[in-house]
Amino acid sequence: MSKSATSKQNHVLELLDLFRQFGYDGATLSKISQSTGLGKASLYHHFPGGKDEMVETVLTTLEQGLQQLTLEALQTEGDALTRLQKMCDRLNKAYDSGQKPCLLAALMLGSAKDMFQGRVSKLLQVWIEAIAAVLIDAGMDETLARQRGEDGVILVQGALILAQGLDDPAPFRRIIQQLPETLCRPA
Amino acid sequence: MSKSATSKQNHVLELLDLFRQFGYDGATLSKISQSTGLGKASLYHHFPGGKDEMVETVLTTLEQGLQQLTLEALQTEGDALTRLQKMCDRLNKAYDSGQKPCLLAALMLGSAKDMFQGRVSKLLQVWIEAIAAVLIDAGMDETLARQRGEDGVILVQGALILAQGLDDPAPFRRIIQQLPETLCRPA
DNA sequence: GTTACTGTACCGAACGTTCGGTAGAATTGT
DNA sequence: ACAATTCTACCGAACGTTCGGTACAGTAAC
Repeated sequence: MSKSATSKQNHVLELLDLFRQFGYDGATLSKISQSTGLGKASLYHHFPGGKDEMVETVLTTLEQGLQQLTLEALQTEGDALTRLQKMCDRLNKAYDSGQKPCLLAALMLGSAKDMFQGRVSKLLQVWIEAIAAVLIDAGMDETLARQRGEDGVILVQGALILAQGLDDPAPFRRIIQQLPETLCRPA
Repeated sequence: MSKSATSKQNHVLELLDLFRQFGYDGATLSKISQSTGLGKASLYHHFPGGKDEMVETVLTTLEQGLQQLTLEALQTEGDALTRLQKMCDRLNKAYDSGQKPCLLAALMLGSAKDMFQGRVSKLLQVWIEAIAAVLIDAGMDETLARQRGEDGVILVQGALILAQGLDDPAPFRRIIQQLPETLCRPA
């Protein structure tokens, strides 16, 4: 399936990296062209809608990844701690131990905010609900579980900001490591 | 002292609002000109260093505000809960109940990251230390207190991201309301 | 030979920045 | 006191560059 190093999927991953690090306004077509190795014409062949379509594509990839993660989390055997642990492993990998920003946060700044607010909001809700589902499945009160879902997203996002700002991955690693217990802790 | 509605300090506040909402790349000189009511050339009269100097000025204002907040927090009478409560009130106002993003997070994206990484990092450290100082003063173990300082910043930043992403200030308000107790909670 | 793809050249618009200059307040010389 | 001068704040217009996007000829693949 994955033949060349410059497959479509690879390009989408490079786009993800660009948009999350530079934001919508900062990710210029020149940088995109340089990073993907594609000329402008090729970019507009693959993404006739231009920059907007590139972001949409990346968001779709992210949605699929999140949905897959959600399903896995619920299908995984074991208690809530184990399931959340698995989720944290994936998060740790996705964010490169806190060294890479989150696309969702990046898209909430600048011109992109109004364009993608809806999809970002839904993605966040799905994420929150995924965490809550695990906790509810473990017997937690639904209201508290959803609150803990919010807490999980908040902690991850905040830890990312701090890790970026301090240029030190330690806070992110600590939060990720503590996250399962933090979320399962009784009220 | 403050006579006209278009004083220098007002311009800095408008710059803060622009940079926090659009980021460095998204805050174009056209928008800045429109928001401040000053022509581009006039902007270069007040900030000969251009956009960079504008950000530097805003950062200086923020540093002063944070230092003032820190001093007040330690001088305020009462227990740690009361002090942190006061801090949260100010945060709630500064971030408009979570409806306005944080400049520090905005500056960590795009071209601005490398430019202002140092100052942003120091600002965050001061903030963390300010929280930790209150907790240490209340008898908390120093290591735990500094960890709680990180937690405070992480929770605020994460709540801001979520509030922006969901376009709903509720998560931010909840986190801010719970923050004093969250930070004081024994290990 | 058709289809998929790409490199080159180009476009109008917007970018950050600079220039030349104006109106008025403040300062100076006498 | 009045005129000459300097200073401060501001603006319109333009600079060169880069922006996102397009047109088209050419190549590669099947």
